[in-house]
Amino acid sequence: MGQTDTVTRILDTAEVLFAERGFAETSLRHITSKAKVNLAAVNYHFGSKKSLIQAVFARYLDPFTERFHAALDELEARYAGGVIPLEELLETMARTVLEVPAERNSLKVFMRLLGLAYSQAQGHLRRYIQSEYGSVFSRFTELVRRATPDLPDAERFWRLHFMLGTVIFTLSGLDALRDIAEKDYGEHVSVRDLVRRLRPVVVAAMSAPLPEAAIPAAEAS
Amino acid sequence: MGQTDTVTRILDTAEVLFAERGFAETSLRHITSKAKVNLAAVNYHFGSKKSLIQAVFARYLDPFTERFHAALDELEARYAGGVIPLEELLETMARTVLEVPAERNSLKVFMRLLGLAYSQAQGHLRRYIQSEYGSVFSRFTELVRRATPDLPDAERFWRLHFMLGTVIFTLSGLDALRDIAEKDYGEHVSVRDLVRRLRPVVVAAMSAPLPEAAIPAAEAS
DNA sequence: TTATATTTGAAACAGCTGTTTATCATCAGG
DNA sequence: CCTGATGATAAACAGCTGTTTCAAATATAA
Repeated sequence: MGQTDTVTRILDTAEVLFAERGFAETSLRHITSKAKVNLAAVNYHFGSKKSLIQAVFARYLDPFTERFHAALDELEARYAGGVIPLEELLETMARTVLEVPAERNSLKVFMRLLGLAYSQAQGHLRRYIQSEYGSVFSRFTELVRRATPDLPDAERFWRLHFMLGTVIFTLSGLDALRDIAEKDYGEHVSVRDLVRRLRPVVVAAMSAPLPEAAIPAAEAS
Repeated sequence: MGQTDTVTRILDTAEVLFAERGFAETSLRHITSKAKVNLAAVNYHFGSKKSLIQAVFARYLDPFTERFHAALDELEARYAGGVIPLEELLETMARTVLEVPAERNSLKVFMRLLGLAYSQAQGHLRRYIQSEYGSVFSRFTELVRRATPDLPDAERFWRLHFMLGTVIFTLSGLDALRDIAEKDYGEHVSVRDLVRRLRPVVVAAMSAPLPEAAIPAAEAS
């Protein structure tokens, strides 16, 4: 039982329980007992529950941002100076998202955590993720901007978040949806299947016609 | 201070706090103190915290299902026997969703609650909503099926959930997104604006080309 | 080895959780 | 008036929460 073994076991157990039940609903005692680790170990190694939550995210997001930056570097080099097509950008992001947790075969956990990060109150989490990993997202959106020059900035902003919602919602609730789909359509759906289905939808959504001009609300409607 | 005034004040306060902080993070004491109501009143009138949560949803979903059924009745009558176009179906759903909470100008709360219902663990909530309000959704999807006869059943199932994710994710995280959009693009976004932007995206997503056929995973990839 | 730091362990801490109990006020119908 | 039911109130309940404390164990370095 090495020195950092305790840390790893806490993280491994915590991420699963967090993904299953949320942050507030998961107690440190639940984590430590399931991880067969002393209760005080969490506060000793991580300082607080909040820091533990952030550490769980960092273990996914650190390698993700590293790989994603590298992949974007490679992409920019390949299209030296030119514009990277939207499909390539989306494809690269999808590939990176799939790669990272594959090392611990836990894409489901990763996606569920991302969903929780957005939906749970936990203001500290959103702030932490934004300040720590916001720059990769900015770089990506800037490349998307160049790939979709006809889209007004605000429209692109909203559509990117529409698609973020699609992906996170679907993949974080994947187990429940998969059960229904399997029962109703007798079809087993893998994550790669889902990504395959997502691709044309996302592309179509991003290149949809612009909405009709806003109608200024009448004084008395 | 009438007889059911306490009940209403509990519900009004609870829905706001639940929407802001989630269910587990909102204590009964927080609700009752802010509602200026005795702590025991919750258990007296609702029985338990779980039942209070369900009551909060029922106050939105009961009028919603009633109006939505009525709207679909009217729509089916108008297209007597024929197929209702997809745009009409989406339009009707959007209108009904917007109408219901408008009476208490709290669409944001309504959407946030829906988002929580999906993302929070709270298994009892999903089961409650499914068993109590699942039939409206079934009726709607059946009409969508007739409106999109070329779409394979499984594909339509997934795309509907993609779009559900888009809407719930966007509208439930609306405040945060709106702040960013306003800061970056100096543009104030109303909910009706957002619905206007959503329309072409949803239509395009539902009518996107089918994904390329699945590639059976090679034995050794 | 001894000395020093790092990591575990069991127990206790104060505070908050949902729920229950028992007492009190209010108001209806007889 | 009295009676009985309904609702409000304060207090207590047992249980769980994150965190701290301090002693024991272990590893590291000299």
